[in-house]
Amino acid sequence: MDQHLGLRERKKQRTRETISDTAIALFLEHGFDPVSITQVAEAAEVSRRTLFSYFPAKEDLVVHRFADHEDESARVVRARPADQSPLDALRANFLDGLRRHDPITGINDHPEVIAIYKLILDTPALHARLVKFYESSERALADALRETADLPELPAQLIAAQFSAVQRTLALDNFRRAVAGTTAADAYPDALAAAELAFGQLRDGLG
Amino acid sequence: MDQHLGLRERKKQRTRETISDTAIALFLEHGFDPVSITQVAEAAEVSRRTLFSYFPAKEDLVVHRFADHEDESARVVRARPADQSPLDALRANFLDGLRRHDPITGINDHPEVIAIYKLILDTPALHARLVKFYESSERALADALRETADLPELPAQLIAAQFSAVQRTLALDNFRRAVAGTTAADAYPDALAAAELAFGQLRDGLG
DNA sequence: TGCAAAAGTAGACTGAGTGCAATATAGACC
DNA sequence: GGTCTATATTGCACTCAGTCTACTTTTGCA
Repeated sequence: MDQHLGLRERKKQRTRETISDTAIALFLEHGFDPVSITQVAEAAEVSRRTLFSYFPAKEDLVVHRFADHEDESARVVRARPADQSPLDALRANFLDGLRRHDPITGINDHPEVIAIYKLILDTPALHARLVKFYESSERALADALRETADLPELPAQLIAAQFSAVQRTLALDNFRRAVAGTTAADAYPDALAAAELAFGQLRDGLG
Repeated sequence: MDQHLGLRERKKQRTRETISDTAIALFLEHGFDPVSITQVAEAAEVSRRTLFSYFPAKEDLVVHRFADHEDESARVVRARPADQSPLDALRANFLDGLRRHDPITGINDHPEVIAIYKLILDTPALHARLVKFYESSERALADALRETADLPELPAQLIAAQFSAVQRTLALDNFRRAVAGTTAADAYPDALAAAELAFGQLRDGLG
């Protein structure tokens, strides 16, 4: 990734990491709300103003890792083989994420990742920020569906909304299990079955 | 409703209305963000502190009308006849809302209601608040499904999430048409067809 | 080495939301 | 009527997130 970004870029990258890591450590120790931006800035040894130039809002200090996946679903739909339906492509990508223990699926064993899950589940503001991420992702997906599957506006939006709802519900369910102490290996079969169920419902309906 | 609530209660009711109406009028004239809580309080002739005792957050000055419907879906599922599936009950209730021009469906002709739609669509903070409302509604619905349809946790959550996604998508689509100037009578057939399509997809699947 | 661009800093400012202590008022009871 | 209590309302000071501006430092490159 960052083989040759120049000193400036590498330093920025490191500063960004430092700020986020420092923030998460503080939030884990004292909770999200009680820790102020000023405290985070002091602990990370940057000015408040600099902190805000890296992370536009306090919530982003925690959730930015997820925000990076904002366009993933849209990309997957655009990049799918010609003979694959959008829903199959999305399903395959989600199952692949589970298999790879992608943090975004909620199946993961890294203590820091689990700590972030816990923080999100325990903090309404962070939960809200995560929902906002799913919303952006949904909007991008709807656009991709309109363009590549030649769907009218509303049907594209409906499909995107339903997929997004399923993805969010599955991930948050996995978050809860991980926070409760279930290891990724133990949670995986259940998570897989849940995903199969959910995508089955999407394809074949609830009736 | 308020036949005999005592002077105190009636006065509170009136104050609440006055504050909200004043706020919406100001927001419509100048936009949501540029108008401060202090300005609203002054215009409504109450103290800032009193305003916050009626509405816990600035966004609620606009969205509280929707927040009142927070438990509607859950109620509908609990009150359904024994021979009706949850999804049928929810579908019937939504279609009934369209027919009644219930503001929450986005099919409505009152200028003030349409103005609120516009405000919500134009203001990210209000849109976010509306999404939060759908989330609470979804959680309540999931509980109702667990309890009355005897579903396990995750399936109940999945159904609630999918219904909620559909309901939100349909309503926002109707909001957009209303704001664009389509009358309720003109929008109704399309909205009805869209709802039938969406609930059909929910029942029979996207595949 | 020198210089322009980018990154970082300091500090004042706005505006939402809260805590607290003092005042006003509705309604019940005598 | 008058008095008492619970509840509404108020003013004021406070915290904290996020922004603006003007200034300094660092970096990459010539």
